[in-house]
Amino acid sequence: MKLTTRGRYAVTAMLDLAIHGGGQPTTLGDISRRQEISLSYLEQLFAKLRRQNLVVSIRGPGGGYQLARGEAAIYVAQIIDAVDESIDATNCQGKGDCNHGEVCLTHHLWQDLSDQIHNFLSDISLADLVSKGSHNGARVSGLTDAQMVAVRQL
Amino acid sequence: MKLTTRGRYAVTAMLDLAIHGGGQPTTLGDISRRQEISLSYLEQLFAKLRRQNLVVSIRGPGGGYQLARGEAAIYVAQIIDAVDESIDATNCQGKGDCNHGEVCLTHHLWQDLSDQIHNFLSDISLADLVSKGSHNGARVSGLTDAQMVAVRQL
DNA sequence: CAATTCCCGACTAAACTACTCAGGTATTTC
DNA sequence: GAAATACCTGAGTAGTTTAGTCGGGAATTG
Repeated sequence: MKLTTRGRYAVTAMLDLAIHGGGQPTTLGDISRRQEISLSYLEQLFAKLRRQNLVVSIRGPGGGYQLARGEAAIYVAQIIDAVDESIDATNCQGKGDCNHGEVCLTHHLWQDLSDQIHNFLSDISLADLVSKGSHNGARVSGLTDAQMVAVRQL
Repeated sequence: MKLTTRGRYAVTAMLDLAIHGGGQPTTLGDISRRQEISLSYLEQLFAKLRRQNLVVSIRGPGGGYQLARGEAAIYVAQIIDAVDESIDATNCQGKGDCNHGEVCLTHHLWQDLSDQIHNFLSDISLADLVSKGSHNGARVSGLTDAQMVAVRQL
């Protein structure tokens, strides 16, 4: 499990799709404009998302992308896994010098920790995030600029 | 919150310190040999860990590094924060075009998610990981109560 | 003293990020 | 069927990060 800006872009784009989709295909151009992500970069990300069957594409005018299934069935971990090659957690996978326990111990512990983070993100669906957004929605948009900054710094 | 190989190196090194320390200072050379991380790279990481008061250093022969406090009081999130500059989660912090809610929504949701991951890692101490290694047990492999709370907060 | 070990800054190859560019191909509408 | 839309693909690229080297210090011990 790796967590970088690229994963953030992917999750952001998928959230945009969940929020603005509503049964209709959404254009990458629209997402690009709304989220301020370059179109070509989005195309690269969505190529991966499509290969992992997280979105479906519809070509031609009126086309675009749709979530491949309900927002409740798409999890943050899947999105991040789709666009980020996972970290190689061990330096010594097949090597014999790790057999005697000591050296490999911490590698193994990190692997476990990484798995826990993955499990954590596997329990959070797009629907969870969207409902959280709409739940706070009115309140958030009513905040002053200073309050928005304060919220972000939390 | 960012999660890269550099954070893994730091957590690995701190785990090595927790496991092999036992009251005595541990040399970076020892960690370097055991964990197969270059000495100079370790020096850079430990400079940051020391600045964040996660370790203390002892110079001269017989010197080395020790955990600045008990393993139960050092959390994974602190280690990662110490060595990784945090991601700038928003593209549009002070800009006016985010006032109308729509554009900033997903940024805000990502921020929340990032906070949740941070909370998650803030509940896992070095002692948790070490005890997991020695007990090899199911006790820590499940979520703790605090982690369950973090999950439910979404 | 000499050995050990932390400390510090400059430098670097390789990888990655985010992006542009330059073309395609499928589909719909007029 | 021509034009417009929008997905699709691959190549290239400036800037940053990663993980490391190198060369020299400074403090401590025996």
